[in-house]
Amino acid sequence: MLDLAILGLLDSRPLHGYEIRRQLREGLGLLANVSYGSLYPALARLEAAGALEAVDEEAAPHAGRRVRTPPTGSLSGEWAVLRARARGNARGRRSRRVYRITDRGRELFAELLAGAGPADDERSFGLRLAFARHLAPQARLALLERRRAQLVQRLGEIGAPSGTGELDPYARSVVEHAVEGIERDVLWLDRLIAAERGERPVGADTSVRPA
Amino acid sequence: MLDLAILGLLDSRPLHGYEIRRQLREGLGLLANVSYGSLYPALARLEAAGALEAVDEEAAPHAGRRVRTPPTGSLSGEWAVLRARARGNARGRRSRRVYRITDRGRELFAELLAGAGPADDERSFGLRLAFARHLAPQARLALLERRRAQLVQRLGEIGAPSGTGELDPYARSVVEHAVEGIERDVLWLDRLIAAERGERPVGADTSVRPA
DNA sequence: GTCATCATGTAAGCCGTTACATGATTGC
DNA sequence: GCAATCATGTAACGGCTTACATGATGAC
Repeated sequence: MLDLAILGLLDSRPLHGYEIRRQLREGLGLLANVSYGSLYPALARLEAAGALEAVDEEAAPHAGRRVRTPPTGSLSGEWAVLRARARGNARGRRSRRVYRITDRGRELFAELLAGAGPADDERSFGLRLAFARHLAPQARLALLERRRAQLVQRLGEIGAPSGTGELDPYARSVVEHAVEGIERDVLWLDRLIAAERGERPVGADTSVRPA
Repeated sequence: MLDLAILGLLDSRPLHGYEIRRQLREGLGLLANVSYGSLYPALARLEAAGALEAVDEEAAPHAGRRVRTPPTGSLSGEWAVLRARARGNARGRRSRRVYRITDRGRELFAELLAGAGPADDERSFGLRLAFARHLAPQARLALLERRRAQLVQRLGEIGAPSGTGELDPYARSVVEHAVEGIERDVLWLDRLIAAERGERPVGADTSVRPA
């Protein structure tokens, strides 16, 4: 699952580990809090598998270090570049390791996205949907409908026996809140599915075009 | 976390493993899908720690096997009891192991509930809140406010940089949905906190009593 | 010259899963 | 008698966390 996220982010542009983590925190609420203890080994593993490769930073303009308003013009920036060039090997020079996705990585990404993972929980689904632009329309629809079916099934399981009447107020509140959350998710999925079927982009305004 | 759930359920009445799992599936949406592979070892561990003890089924009326409308009167039920008594040791007789919580178990439960676990994620919080009746009012309030603070912080982290404008529609939809979910959670917590401060039960009607 | 932040990594371990293996009970 | 469900367990493994260790860079 982490692999999927990493490959998905790297598909847009080369990044280094630290930056990947920031994007996971800020961008997707899902999978926030991935720790370096899992992120870096994952990167190393993916590189070993040939899915990623380390690149020269010069070759990857978007992944560069965040320059914060150089007070002495651009001089310090150039300095850094010169200092970097002065040393030798592609790694170790400036401590950062910027990764780029390879063709093999894109294959792997497609596999993971299509459903290599057996169970799909909340996180897994959210992640797949976030990268759904890489899926074929039919696969997208299948993803959404599979998730919807799961949620509906869960709703059936929860409310079914004897109601929530016998629980104390706290437990009841938790259950009710959870149920409402799932119902909300189903409505959301319905909107996405409708948009998908209409072959319109998901952001389309639903109040316009009555038929 | 599983331990907390087990002890919490067993605090109400003795249960066997299979039944505990059912209640986790049906009752709390959280922690649904606990597998036997983790549940049974957990029960064994808790028993070894003296937090649980196996009981004679006769001594635990509520934990009895679900009798499904005996067609021949109550005869088959009595049969089962007789057959059970015919054999010897407290375990193995009828394959089920019914557990009861001990005083030590209640201590452990209180510890876990109070916050022995370091990080509190969604699940951990939901579980604690579900058993919040066992907490002192101040601890309850602290739990709710801590969670609220976490969610507000997350909201700040997510929307902050450059907005969601640069994401594709799918990713944007995921992020927006997540943000709305968190906002909804915060409102829910606000209601619970207000109820808690007013020393009213959590289900109290908020539209009445303007001040 | 020191502190915060950026940046990468390792080691130990927890908590849970899947897959497998087994057996009792009951309905038909 | 056979299948479905109830019921308990074991073994192997996976993925992620915490805690630790290290060092570069830049701001003041």
